[in-house]
Amino acid sequence: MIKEFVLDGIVLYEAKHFDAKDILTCGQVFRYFDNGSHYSVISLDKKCDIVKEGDKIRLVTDDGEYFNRYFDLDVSYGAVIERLKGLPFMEEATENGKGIRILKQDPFETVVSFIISANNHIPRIKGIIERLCVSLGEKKDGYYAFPTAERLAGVDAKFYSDLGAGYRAEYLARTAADIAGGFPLDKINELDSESANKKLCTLIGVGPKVADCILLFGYARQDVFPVDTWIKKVYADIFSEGARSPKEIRRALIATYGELSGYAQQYLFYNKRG
DNA sequence: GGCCAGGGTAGAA
DNA sequence: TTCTACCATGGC
Repeated sequence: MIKEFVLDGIVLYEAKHFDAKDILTCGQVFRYFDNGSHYSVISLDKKCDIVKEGDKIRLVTDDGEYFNRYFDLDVSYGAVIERLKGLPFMEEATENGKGIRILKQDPFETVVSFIISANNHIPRIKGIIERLCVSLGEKKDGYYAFPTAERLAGVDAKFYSDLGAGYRAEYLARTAADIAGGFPLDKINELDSESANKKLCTLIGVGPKVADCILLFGYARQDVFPVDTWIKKVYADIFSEGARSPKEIRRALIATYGELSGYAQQYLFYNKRG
């Protein structure tokens, strides 16, 4: 892939491993929109339009450096896939999702988003988060920014309940207050992934799976393996057995995919869920 | 109309 | 430490 910074963003050439649909619909992010002709994605207070122009892809944004990092453009996914091939199910999964990239998202936005994701459908998750941004986020040109922790801490559980958050309303209110009150999200990177997972689990509404999602999508950790209902199905496919605990499944899958677990997990999730 | 979702919490065993 | 009941909501 060849990358060129231009005035209105970034242009990608020969981008075999960059596909907007693969990246945005593989369950790692919820603030994206299919505009028919192109996709848009919002991260914090920044927006990026992903426009196909023949064999080129134009990332239209006023902050190219931010989205260069966000889309993980300095990592060769061709090299990642080469390393993954040969491991169980990776031949098919990396071909089916060859345009996937793992986004480097904002940790706070990731915490809030994945608290909402728990035991929930992706279309509904998208809706709750969007209503959250419209009601509490700063208004920008044609969209709304993700609200700050202070803004989220300024409303009560009933507010989140009225947004349709269900029983996660209490979790959101308490965790927003915790983070606005000084919970050290900025020090998570000083911890190894197991310790970081435990630390994140002290947030109300964050359990082992959500903590792994936060580490993978918000802190770019690859040595984690979020186990949800889809990964349980994948596990049954790979090992021909089911009904083991998420903890055991996680350990077995990390043993299989090692330091590439995060990548493998995402290809497997996308391949299974479709 | 029932099933299920990128699960977590609190309490019991 | 691990197991269980319970949880709100709405897309399908």
